Amino acid sequence: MGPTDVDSATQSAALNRDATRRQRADAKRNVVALLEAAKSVFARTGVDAPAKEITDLAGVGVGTLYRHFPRRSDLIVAVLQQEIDACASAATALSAEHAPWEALTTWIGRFTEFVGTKRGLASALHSGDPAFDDLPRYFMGRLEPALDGLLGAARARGEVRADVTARDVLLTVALLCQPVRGEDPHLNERMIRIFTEGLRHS
Amino acid sequence: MGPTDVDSATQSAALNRDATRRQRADAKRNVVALLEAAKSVFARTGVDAPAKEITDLAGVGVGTLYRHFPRRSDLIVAVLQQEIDACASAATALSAEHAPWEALTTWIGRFTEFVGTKRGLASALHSGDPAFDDLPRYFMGRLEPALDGLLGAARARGEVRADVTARDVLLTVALLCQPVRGEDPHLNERMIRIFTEGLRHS
DNA sequence: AACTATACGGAAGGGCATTCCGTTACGCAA
DNA sequence: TTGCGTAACGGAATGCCCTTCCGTATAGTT
Repeated sequence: MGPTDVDSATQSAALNRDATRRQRADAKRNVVALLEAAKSVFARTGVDAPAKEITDLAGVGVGTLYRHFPRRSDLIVAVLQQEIDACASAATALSAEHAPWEALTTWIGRFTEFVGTKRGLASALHSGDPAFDDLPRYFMGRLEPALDGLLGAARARGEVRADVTARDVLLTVALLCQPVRGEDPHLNERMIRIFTEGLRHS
Repeated sequence: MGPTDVDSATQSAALNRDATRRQRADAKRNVVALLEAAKSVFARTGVDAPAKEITDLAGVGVGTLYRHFPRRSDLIVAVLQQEIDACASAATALSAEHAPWEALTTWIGRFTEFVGTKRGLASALHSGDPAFDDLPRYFMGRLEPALDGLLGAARARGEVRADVTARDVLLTVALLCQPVRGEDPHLNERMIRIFTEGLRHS
């Protein structure tokens, strides 16, 4: 997978344009500048940072931002795509190298770290705001099958209760990743570990 | 406890005024109208509904709202106080009537129902917005001791792992109560049940 | 009835999201 | 290389909402 493969995977209007129409060079430049700026701002301020902060850093007008990324989720998905994909493919690697239960818990740990370090991502995933609509779709589309493999293997060994789906686990962990003000940052990891314990066949 | 006891428990600036100063009758009327309106609007739109929606329903100006309830959390706390208190006192009742583990799980179920049916309450509790600051304070102040009793009893019997505090459980369940758009509403209950399983001594 | 502290209402000011359209400049064709 | 058609730009304009402020109204007292 080369870096240009990103285009084939994205659902964003900004990156995979209809090949029959031309795409101007300045437009492409601006999209890249916006993605870089957004990445930096998301890390500092969170995924619901003011739009102007991003456009200023990218050196473009707000109109340009909205043309390429009409909804906030388009921008987030584009920024996080590679990381989401990496997280998804880690699942197959882990299941090849470890026993089912260990692969599962390790992957959950990796997923936790990913979601937890993106400020506001967890709440954006659950916000209900239409501006974020496509985010859960892409997120689930990639990660649900990945986790499903891990979960299935562990379930086949009777190490995981049968009434739990990959979707359940994904949603729960995403919920539990939300940082709580004034609390120990490790709280979330501990909560997730306890939940994971509850997953064991009982 | 009569209905007027609400006054003695509230921390809101609106209800327990300094007794040495007089409180005008129209002011009291407006506070009541606002509380009723807020209760209704919170149920329909959620706890972060536009202020004007509340003031219109109450038939007062926005200034009046902000004078009595400077921060949004003041209003929420005032509206939910009775329910929070009821939830807290249910803990002692349950621990008297049931075995520790059953009392604990039953109470968590009751707490889940309470938080889950208040739109946006769960996210307000974790929002980090200063406007909601007093809400977690009151919430925790009442519920942490209540749950701590239940948890201690179960822990004494070795039915609950020792490294979990009441605060942990409260925060976690509050997180897990957040409704997820487009998902089975029972998802949250199931997630919480799994988490609760993880609480067992292992 | 007059007075005063209390409380009211909504206009004003500010921030941010989103749209709209006159202007700019890219890339193709001649 | 020049000129044209159009993709794309930028930011002013609009609208929503929060929050403050102050001139006005009135409850309660004397």
